[in-house]
Amino acid sequence: MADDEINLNGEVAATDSSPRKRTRIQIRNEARIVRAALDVFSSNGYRGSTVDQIADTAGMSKANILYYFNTKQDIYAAVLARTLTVWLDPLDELDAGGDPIEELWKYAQQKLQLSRKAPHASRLFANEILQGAPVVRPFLENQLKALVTSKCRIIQTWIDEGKLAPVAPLHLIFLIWSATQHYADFAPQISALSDDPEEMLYEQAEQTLKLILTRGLAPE
Amino acid sequence: MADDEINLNGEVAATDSSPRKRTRIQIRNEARIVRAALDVFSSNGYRGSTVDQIADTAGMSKANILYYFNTKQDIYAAVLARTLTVWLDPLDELDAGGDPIEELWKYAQQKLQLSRKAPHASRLFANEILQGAPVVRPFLENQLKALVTSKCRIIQTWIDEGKLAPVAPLHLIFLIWSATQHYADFAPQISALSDDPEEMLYEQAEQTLKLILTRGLAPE
DNA sequence: TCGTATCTTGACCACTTGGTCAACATTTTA
DNA sequence: TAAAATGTTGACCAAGTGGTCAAGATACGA
Repeated sequence: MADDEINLNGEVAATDSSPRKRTRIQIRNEARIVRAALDVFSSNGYRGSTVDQIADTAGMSKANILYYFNTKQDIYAAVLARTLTVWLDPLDELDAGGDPIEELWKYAQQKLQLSRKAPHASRLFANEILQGAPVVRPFLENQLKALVTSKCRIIQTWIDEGKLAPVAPLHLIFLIWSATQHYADFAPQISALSDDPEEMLYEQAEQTLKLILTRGLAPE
Repeated sequence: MADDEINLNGEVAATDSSPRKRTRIQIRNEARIVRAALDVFSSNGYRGSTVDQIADTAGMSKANILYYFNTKQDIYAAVLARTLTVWLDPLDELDAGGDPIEELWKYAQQKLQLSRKAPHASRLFANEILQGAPVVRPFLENQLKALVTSKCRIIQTWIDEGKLAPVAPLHLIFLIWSATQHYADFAPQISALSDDPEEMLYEQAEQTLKLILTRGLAPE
């Protein structure tokens, strides 16, 4: 119950105004821990993960882990912080000057590739949101909302100019997010339903998504 | 680690060949427990939930809960079993005789409504898959795969007859699943990004999804 | 090379949690 | 109504978990 109050900024602040500069060993070990923690958290969720698991995965003792990050929550916040930007970056590139459908498809394509190459990040994020977004909610409400709102304005402009079918911009973004992240988040289900190798799976996913999006978004 | 080996059939078998018939109290309490457990499991995941929480939610003592279900895993399996059918039923209605786009949209619409009215079920399922589908994997590989395969065949026929855009049937289903379940599974993110009331949200979601699907799936 | 700061860990603790059990309460059956 | 079956629970236990700490190991600047 008290697990809910975690703050993303604890870690961020440390990189900013840390009084003493970070040792070589410190940098190496913190990176190692965060990498291991991403593995563990993304496949077990926050509560399902133990510091011991992270320690094992990272190849160090539990006590040593807790030397670099005071609490389990701190580790979690650090992993989330370092993952969020990578995960949400592509949206930033959506260019008001480009061809609408091309731009949107490019974005969807990038997200699909990210789903394939960084499924851990996707699952970490999915787990966090599913549990009510206790840690990232402030981030969602501030930075992400600002970004999404500005991109929605671009999409709306495209629609107003008749370059795009009259969809609700926000829900178009949701559609792209869900359709692409699905391949990372629901991987066990997907592999249970298909015998095709990953290669072919993503190829077909891309073709289908491209066809539906480009046709579905065409104006008139 | 040993949590992974749970079996969905434990509960199912009990309803079949139970040696002694079920008492009134038994039926009432088991239903009460399952209802409470759906609440708890869907919002905390399996490992994040405690039997105590379920007991509190159900309004009975922990010991009494463990009297009706021997283990936490049994409760989980029971909840999952009773939720799965409801969650996956609509696909069964996809009719080879109907109009392809109409049928597919009807299915998507039903899933979207289910997402709204039974978000707990969606999140329970999402949690389970995210953790690697330890319990439902056999179900996915057998019953669900059979159902999905047969429906894919229908969709492929529609495509071959030129009544539908040439998409990969399986991935079309994935798209419908992801786009609709997204509204239940990622609710915190959605409400963080939109100020609109639920009512309007689902209205816009439906319109956008309908537009993109009907246009995107139109043949030629 | 020496002394200081940083790093590492086994042992330990408090607390949570799944599950048991004996004793007691209620319902059902004859 | 009395015995048998079923239902209910507080007290308890063992295992697992997050986190502490003192003591030792290692790196590093002068």
